Amino acid sequence: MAAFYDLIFDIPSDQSYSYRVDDKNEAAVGKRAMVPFGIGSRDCLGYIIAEKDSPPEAIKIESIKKIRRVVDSQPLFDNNDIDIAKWMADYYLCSTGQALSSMIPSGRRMIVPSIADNDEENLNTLSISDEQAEALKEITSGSSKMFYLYGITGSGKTEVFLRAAQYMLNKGKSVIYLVPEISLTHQTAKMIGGRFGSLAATLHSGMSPSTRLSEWMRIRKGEAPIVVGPRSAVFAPVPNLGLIIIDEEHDSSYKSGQSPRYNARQIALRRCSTEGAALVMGSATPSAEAWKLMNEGGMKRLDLTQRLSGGGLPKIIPVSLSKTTGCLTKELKEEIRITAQMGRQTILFMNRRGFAHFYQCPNCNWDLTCKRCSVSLTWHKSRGRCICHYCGYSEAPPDVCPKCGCLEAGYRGFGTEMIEEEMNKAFPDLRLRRIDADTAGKKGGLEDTLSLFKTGLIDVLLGTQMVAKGLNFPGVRLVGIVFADTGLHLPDFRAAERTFSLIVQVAGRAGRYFPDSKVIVQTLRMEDPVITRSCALDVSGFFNAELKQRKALGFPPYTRLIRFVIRAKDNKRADAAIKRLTSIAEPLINNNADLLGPAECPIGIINDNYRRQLILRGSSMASIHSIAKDVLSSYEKGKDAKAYLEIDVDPVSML
DNA sequence: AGCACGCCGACT
DNA sequence: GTCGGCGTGCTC
Repeated sequence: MAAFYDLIFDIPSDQSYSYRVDDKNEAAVGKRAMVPFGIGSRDCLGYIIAEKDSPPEAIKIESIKKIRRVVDSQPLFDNNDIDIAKWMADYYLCSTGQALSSMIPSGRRMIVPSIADNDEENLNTLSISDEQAEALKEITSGSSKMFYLYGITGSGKTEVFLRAAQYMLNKGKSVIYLVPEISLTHQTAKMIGGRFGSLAATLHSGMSPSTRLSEWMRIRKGEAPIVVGPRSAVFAPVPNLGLIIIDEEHDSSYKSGQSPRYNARQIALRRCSTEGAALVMGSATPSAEAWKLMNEGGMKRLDLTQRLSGGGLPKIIPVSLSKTTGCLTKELKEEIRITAQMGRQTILFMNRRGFAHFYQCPNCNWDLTCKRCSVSLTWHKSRGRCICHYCGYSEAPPDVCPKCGCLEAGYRGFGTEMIEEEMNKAFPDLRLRRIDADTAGKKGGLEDTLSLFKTGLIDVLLGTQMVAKGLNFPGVRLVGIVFADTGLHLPDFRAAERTFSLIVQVAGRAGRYFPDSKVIVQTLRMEDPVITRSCALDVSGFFNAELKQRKALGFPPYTRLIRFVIRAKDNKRADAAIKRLTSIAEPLINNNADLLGPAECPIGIINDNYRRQLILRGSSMASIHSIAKDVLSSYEKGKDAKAYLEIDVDPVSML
């Protein structure tokens, strides 16, 4: 039995540290342990990554400390997981300990998870369409290892995913089924539970750490060969991986928002190639990266063109907002009225909170922004305050413009509350419910509203992002996108792509079951190709133009980016730090790379932190990766006090 | 990261 | 004189 163990920690340093144990030894590779570490030898949690019979020679034997307590009774991770962590550390420029820490659940005690009551294994003998059968045949033929299931909402992607999963399970292999965060996990987990019973495990984000841990252990033991979950489920320790499915591949929640900022798509790609598994992604609106890859033959595209369940494509009608004072055009109101007369339902969709609904003086253009975060404050009428959606700061709005004294200053905006008010005025008889981050937080808010809507006790559902995804209500006839341009103004090279896919996705939810549904897209930019092409559901037209543009401007997927963000409470410190960072990076630039910036981040201040960015751009990841590593190691040598550097490899949001 | 050690300026 | 800022280095 080994007497010495190497541990790593969730700290920026990549070094491992040796510890010893006495006879009653529970330590093992893959377990976590509390050990004295650092000055003062306080107890820290470490990950045991190697065992040794003899002590390391480089260090004095008497300075080797004892493991205080082994946390886990069974190993949480194995050498394969350590390999993934090492690869992640290298790719995302963090330490192996930080990578490992983001991979594995953090629970302490194991509890028995309440497995959903799905014992009836529904083998589903329903027939599938020719297209579905063809796609399934391709996937199971093993001719290729990477597939993209491209098809509109309702074309039966899920059924193909499930059958491909079934095929792998039959062959004794495991499957990971990734879904975007929030609402979709539940729904998909339920369906998969229904089909695969206790063979399925779920790892959703709302689970307590201890429940996650016990699901994790069940997966490791091979008791649950099919795993459903969001981003982090890509690390599920399934034995004998056969297939990873990425549903709604374009969704930005596959990219982690915290360090290490990994992309589950990237991890999936790597796992599939090292573990010999197949990868199947799917969406009605692929990401630009995926679109390019499948057009160049790097990935096999499988088309699903027909809508099942009788629904046709909805009529998508762009309507100009420019001659409307409020936020509801004549056309939209008329359709709402008709829909209500038919006894059907309406969804009003408001994309992106906060950006659309701001205080502005019509005379001098003075606007009300957060003093800490520099973004526009959102007016919340019910609370009578303007609120910052980054830090929560709020203030009462001024009666007159503080700059020019103009009395007309007010809210030209399209917030959900304003729409709610206008709707109540125009349609006092209709039962309206609003869903947004405010109402969803309250107990029963979201679930309650959705079930009321489903049973037809609500006529109009009004909401933000949350209503866009995963909702398919048969009673819906009309979807109104209140202000489609919102996202187009964002200073992000993916703004067009996001807006396009949002409109197409929202439209896809409509008319899933009935042929007479309509989508009204309200906009101030009737001629904008993003609007016209999304309303025509012209995906290839959009991407042809968009990719041409990206190529011309030198943006992904034609280049790769690594983004450095400096944040500091003090503006001068932030400046000094970004200056030093830039002076380190500049001499390292070569023919295959360049720098964008340094500049203030588009959201210049978040939570009292001043933010600066420097973007390293190159023709390939390899070309900028080595530069970034050199930049990082030089930068770390002379630290700027109270200035923090964050690195984002393949950034998805540039705000 | 987190913390102590050690070195310079400006304050009771 | 010393309090405190922050640069430097280390953690088995």
